[in-house]
Amino acid sequence: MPEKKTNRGPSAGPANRRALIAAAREVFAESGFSAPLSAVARRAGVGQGSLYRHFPDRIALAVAVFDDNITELEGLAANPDATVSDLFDGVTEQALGSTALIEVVSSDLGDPRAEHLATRIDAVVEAILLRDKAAGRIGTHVTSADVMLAFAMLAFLLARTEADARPAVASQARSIFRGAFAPGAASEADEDD
Amino acid sequence: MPEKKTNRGPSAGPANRRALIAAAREVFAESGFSAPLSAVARRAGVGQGSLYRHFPDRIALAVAVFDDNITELEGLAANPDATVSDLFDGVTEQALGSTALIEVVSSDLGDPRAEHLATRIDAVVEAILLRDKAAGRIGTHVTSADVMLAFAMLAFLLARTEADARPAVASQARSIFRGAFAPGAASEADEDD
Amino acid sequence: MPEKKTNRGPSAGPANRRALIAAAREVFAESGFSAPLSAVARRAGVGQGSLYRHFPDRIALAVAVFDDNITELEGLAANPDATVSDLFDGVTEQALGSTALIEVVSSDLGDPRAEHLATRIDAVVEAILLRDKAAGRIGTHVTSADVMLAFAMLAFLLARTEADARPAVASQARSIFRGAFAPGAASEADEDD
Amino acid sequence: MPEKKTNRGPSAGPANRRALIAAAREVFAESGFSAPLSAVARRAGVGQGSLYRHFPDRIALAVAVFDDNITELEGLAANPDATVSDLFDGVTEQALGSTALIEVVSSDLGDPRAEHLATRIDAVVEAILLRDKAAGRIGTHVTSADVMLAFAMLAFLLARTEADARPAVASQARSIFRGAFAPGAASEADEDD
DNA sequence: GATGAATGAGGGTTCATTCAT
DNA sequence: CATGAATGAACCCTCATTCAT
Repeated sequence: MPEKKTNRGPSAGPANRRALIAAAREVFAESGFSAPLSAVARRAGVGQGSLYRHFPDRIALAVAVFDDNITELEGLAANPDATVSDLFDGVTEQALGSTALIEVVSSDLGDPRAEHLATRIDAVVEAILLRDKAAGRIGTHVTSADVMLAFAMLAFLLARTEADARPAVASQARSIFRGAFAPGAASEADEDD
Repeated sequence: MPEKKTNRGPSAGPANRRALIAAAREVFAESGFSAPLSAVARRAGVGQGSLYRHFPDRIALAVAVFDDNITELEGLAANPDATVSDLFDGVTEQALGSTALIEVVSSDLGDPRAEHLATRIDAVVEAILLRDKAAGRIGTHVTSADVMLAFAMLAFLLARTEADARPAVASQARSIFRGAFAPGAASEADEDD
Repeated sequence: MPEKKTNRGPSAGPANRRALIAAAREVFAESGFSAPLSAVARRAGVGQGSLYRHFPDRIALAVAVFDDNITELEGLAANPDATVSDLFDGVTEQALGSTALIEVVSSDLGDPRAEHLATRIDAVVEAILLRDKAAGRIGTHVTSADVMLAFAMLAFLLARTEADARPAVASQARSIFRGAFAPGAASEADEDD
Repeated sequence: MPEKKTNRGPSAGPANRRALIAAAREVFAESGFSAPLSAVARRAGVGQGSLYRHFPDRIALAVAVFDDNITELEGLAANPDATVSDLFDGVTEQALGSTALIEVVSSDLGDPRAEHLATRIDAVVEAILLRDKAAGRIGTHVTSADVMLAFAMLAFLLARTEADARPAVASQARSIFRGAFAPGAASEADEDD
């Protein structure tokens, strides 16, 4: 028997890996970040053991999903015409599809693996933000940390919003942030608690 | 021994009830909204059966915790000098102490019991917002829905933030919202996707 | 205050006792013999503690219910015209109303308290059976143990039958036993395992 | 060590399945149909999770046990010399070993899975009954429903009888039914209540 | 004597994780 | 290297039973 069904040999690795990431993106989006991992394996058409081989825990899986998303955003940064507003578009889109991402990068998981990803996003934001400030599209008082925090809030918000309501909620939230980051906006005379 | 531990008799009711709410506030804050209810019972020094008697499910418990918080905010609204900024203070403080609140009022739980609470917050926000607009402290473009959404984002954010980092994160987030809601802020000519 | 609501004084005893027996009869009939005892207390309008004072456990309660039923059957035996068929009627009626009775008298609970009741039924059956045999209404091969066993089977059967189907099932079962106990019926040439 | 205890791997399936059925038969017989399922798992030497994997609920387990029994009875029907009396032997034997069977087929569980089994028994009874009537071993007034009802009563009776007393009780009950089903027996001119 | 809140053990179920095949 | 059955801990919930009032 030159070909077994249950064992694709050494090269199945990458294919399974990718299937798992795709499945995780979908399952997390549908059932939340704490969905059973067995559901991910099932959706990927893969045994649970394989899932664990590739991703020893839930965080590892989420990091992999997130990695994909950041690569997308980095593509955006490479485009000299991209703006912070485009970044919001990208993040919103991603969050609409897979709202669990930020749960990983967010500090509360505190997983060291997430920090690396945070650095990469930061680089993207920093680059685009500089251009936007120079072009007068964004107030000079805005820091990249502000933008990151806005991203996080947007993502958390969408994660806790029913799928139906997400587009409207996303739109409203972005409108608020646009006001906050606009060139003329306040924050000049700010001191806070 | 003037005090036994095992059975306080029928009149312990209110005391246990309050102990459970307090314990829930703490446990939810520490371990998130999906913390084991048994942990709440343990912290309250009460059997699991008693917890169940008082609060037949997790939502009922959360609603009770939340009810307390709203009553506090309503107290704020009664003060004629209170501003939206004070509301943010109140929400921030509460969120710092019991970050699970908004998870209940937020639509994604969709429990009818939460709607009642949402209405009460809305009334508080509406009342204070009107005064702030009249006094020129808040831009006329801001709706109570905007403020509510900001509250939700703030709460979700803090819910996912390590306890140590919360004060700093809260301060930064509030600064963003202050910019967004300031009288001169943009958003006038805005409509979004 | 000559009259409190929560404490009827020393004479409430018998009244509560009777209320509990009546409630138990109903609850057992509706929800089966393993219904929560708290449901019995609730239906009787009595605290759980009172239930336990009067009937320290489930068996004690069931025995009390059964006692009532036997008293009824004893009334039958006192009537010189009563036949075994009337007994079947009585048992069927009782079983239709409170199918849990036999579960107590039946050996599998093995409670000594049940034996006393069994003796009383036995006396009733014995008396009527003698008369029926003399009158040629029942075959001479039939023993009171046979009749008792038939009662038990009838009761167990009805206990496991949906309420809707009980009358039809009872009728069919009784028809079988009538055949078995008829004067000409076999069993003469019997030898069994 | 050629044999470890903790994990037999994917091929253990059928073995565990059979162990669970056997354990269920024993546990149900000893402790009744509502015995803890954990006891079944323990007796089978299997984790609770495995029990659940094979039999998602109590009914599924009971159906599996029952299925075995019916297959045995069907074997009987295949033998051209088999009589209703042999069927009683078979049922008695099975009930002595696993008294919970009929609780499943009995209408009060009303589970669709049980209906299928009821149909199979009915076929067995019908086939043998026809032969017995033709041979004059059973009265023509007896229907297969009567026989089924007798089976049910026998099984319920044994289910509620202490193990020690079962053989004697079974013998007595069968003697009663033999009388009822004998060729000359009454019931011809009968209709009831 | 009566009350009913409190207790806490235990049942069913789910799921992350392991490991023989 | 892939599989998926097996595991067992942990959750929620339900009651029988106790006991301060």
